[in-house]
Amino acid sequence: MPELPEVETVRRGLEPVLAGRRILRLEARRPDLRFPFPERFAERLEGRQVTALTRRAKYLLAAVEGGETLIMHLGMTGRFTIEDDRGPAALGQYVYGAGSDPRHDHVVLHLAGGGRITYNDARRFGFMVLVPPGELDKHPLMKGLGPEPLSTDFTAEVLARRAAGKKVNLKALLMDQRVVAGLGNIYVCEALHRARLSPERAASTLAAKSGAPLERTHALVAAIKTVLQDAIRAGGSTLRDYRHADGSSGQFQDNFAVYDRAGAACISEGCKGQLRRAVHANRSTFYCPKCQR
DNA sequence: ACTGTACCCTGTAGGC
DNA sequence: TGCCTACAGGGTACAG
Repeated sequence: MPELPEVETVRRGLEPVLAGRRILRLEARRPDLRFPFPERFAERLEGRQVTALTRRAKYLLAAVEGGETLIMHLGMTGRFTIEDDRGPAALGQYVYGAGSDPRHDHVVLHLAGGGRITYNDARRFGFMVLVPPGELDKHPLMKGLGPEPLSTDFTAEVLARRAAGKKVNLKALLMDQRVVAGLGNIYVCEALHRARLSPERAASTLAAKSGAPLERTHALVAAIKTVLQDAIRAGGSTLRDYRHADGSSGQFQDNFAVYDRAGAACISEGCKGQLRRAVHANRSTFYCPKCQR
């Protein structure tokens, strides 16, 4: 489900409820999601305070008292619901999905002072991992990640270096979390369209010939940053089952230029090409064959 | 070291 | 109505 803007929206919704609160009881209603739950999962979290909730790529990171970090990934259909003892909306904050099925409520965090946070995930592609103190940076899930696209670490020079000599096309390049962390199918399509670059262009052609300016790469990096910022500002995208922190929908799906718009006309200035859907690595790619080169 | 494909799981939409 | 297929904001384990 969620890419960087959706995960960031979820983080902003959960943070005021979770950060600074103590976990009274952790209820895992099955042995696993995508992976088995951590050893002694409940025991290691119960009685501890969550000191901060941050995000890295598409991961939520809950730092807990004692130095452990709970890494949470939402997979495709993961979502959190916040409730207090009066019901889901009573806190005025919740992250919920239309048609969410209680059979898929897999983890419940009961918070000291009342209230609980429930993780629901129909497809169970999400997972939770508990990392011992001091081991977060070297954890396999973290250490291979590329730069945060909205940070100053992510520049045209950095992207060009990572693209150099690669045979993959730009779609695959940007989907690779080792190259840049947090993009997914929607925002890769949207960023490539904004930069007017074809998803099928070879990554190796992104880096200009030696010495020449990195025009295309600059355009692409700028497109990635602006599309993510715009999407975060809109509260992410709502398709099918995603909702954000105050229960309303994200709005960015109304601003898709290409995603899920095959057959429609390209909205680029003076283009009017017909948008196309192609399949790469079993995932849909949407683009305009006329203005994206 | 890279690159591409199959697969994990459930729900839903659309064709017949 | 039902049945079947294709597809879905993700990542990983392989085979070549």
